[in-house]
Amino acid sequence: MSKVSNRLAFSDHICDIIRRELISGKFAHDEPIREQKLATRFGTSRGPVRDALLRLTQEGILAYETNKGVRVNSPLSEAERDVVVGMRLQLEKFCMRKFILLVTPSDLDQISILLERLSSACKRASLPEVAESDLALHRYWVAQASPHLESTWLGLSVRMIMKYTRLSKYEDIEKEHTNIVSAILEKDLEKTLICLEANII
Amino acid sequence: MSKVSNRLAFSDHICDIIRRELISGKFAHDEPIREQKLATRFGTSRGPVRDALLRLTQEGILAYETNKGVRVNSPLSEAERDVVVGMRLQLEKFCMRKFILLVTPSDLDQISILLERLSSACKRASLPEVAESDLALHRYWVAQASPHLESTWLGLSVRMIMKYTRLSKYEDIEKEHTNIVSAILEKDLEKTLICLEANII
DNA sequence: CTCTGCTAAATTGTTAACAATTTAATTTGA
DNA sequence: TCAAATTAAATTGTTAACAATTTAGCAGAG
Repeated sequence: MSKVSNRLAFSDHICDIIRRELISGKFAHDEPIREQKLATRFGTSRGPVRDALLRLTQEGILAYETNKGVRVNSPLSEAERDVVVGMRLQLEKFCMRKFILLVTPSDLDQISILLERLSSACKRASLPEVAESDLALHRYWVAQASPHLESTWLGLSVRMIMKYTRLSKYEDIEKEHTNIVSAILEKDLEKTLICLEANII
Repeated sequence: MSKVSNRLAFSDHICDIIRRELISGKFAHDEPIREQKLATRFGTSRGPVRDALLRLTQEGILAYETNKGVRVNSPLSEAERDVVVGMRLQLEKFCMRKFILLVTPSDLDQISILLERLSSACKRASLPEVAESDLALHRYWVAQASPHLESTWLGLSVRMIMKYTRLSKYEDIEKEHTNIVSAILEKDLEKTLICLEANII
C-alpha cells in the first residue's frame, strides 16, 4: 500500500531534511557537508545524496567546489537580502492575486490547516517546525497560482529565512499569518497584500 | 597542462550545452529527454548527465517526474513572464549599481570583449550564439557584484529568454547592449540603468 | 622550532551492473 | 475487429566498486 521508496523520493526526502536543518541553523556557515556521512545516516548510497546536494546548490543554500565537495554557503549581505525580499514579494503578490481569484473551499480548508500547524509550532517555540510550516503555508498559494515558479519562489524564500530566523518572535509570526489568512477568507485582496508585505521583510 | 576532466566539469559542460540548446529552441516543449542518449552523445555514463538534468530542473527549464524522467517544461504564461522580468530587473539593477562603483579597468576590458562577441554573433544572426553571449555579458556584472545571487539570476534569465528569443531582432539586441556598455564606460549610473530597463523586457 | 616533501587516509568523480518501474508490442479471447 | 491481458523492451532508480584528487599526518633537514 504505502508508496515504495524510489530514487527521487529518496532524493526529495533528503533534500527536504537537509534544507530544514540548514534553515534551523544546524550547520555552521562554510561547514563542509560529507556525502558518505549523509548516505550512512539515511541508509542509502551516495547517489541520491549527491542529487539532493546538487539541488540545494542550485537553490543557493550550498556551494560546490570541484573535488572538494559542498559546503554551507556564506550568508547574504544586508543589501543582497533586501533585494531577495523585494523579488520574493513581487512574485508572491502576483501569486496571491491569482490565488484569491481562483480560490476554492478546499483551498480555504487547506490553508486553515496549514495555519493551525504554524500556530501550534509557534506556541511550542520550535524553530525548525516554525520555519517549515511558515514556508509550507506560503508555498501553498504559490504552488496553486503558479507551479512553474514554485522552485524560483522556494529558492528566494529559503535564502531569506536563513539569515534572520533566529531573531524572529514567534508571537509576531503567528499574528502576521493569522492576519493574512483572515484576509484571504474575507477575499479582500488589498488587505491580503498589505498583510503579506508586513510579513515578508 | 590541460585540465583533466572530472565529474563536475562533465556535469557543468553538459548542463551548459543542454541549456544553450534549450534556449535556442532545439527541443520542443514537453519533449522528453533521455539520459542514455545524452550519455552516449557526450561519451560519459548516465551519472554526470543526471547531475546536469537535475540542475536544469531546479532552474525551472526542465520538469521531473518520478520514474518517467525529465522533459522540457511548458512555457511561462505572459503574466508569469512579466513577473520574472520584473524580478530580474530588480536583481540586475542592484548588481549594476554595485558593479559601477567597484569597476576596474580589467572589468572594462572584459565587458568590451564580451560585447564584441555579442555583436559578432548578432551580425552572423546566429541564435544560439546571440543567446549565449547575451547572457554571458549580463552575467559578468552580476557575478562580479554578487556571486551569491548568480544562480538566482541565471534561473530567471534563462526562463525569460526561452519564450521570446525567436522574435528578437538582432540589430536591436546589438544596439541595446552597445548602449549599456557605453554608459558603463562613462560611469553614468542613471543612464546605464535606463539602458538596462530598455533591454530587459 | 619551522618548513618542506613524502606517505597514508579521506573524499569526491566515474563507471558499469543490477533492480524496479514504465512504456510498447503482442497475444489471446470474445 | 477490438479490447483486455500478457509479455518484452526501454527507461529510470540504486548500488558498490574503482579511479582521481584533495587533505591530513609525519618524518627529517635546516
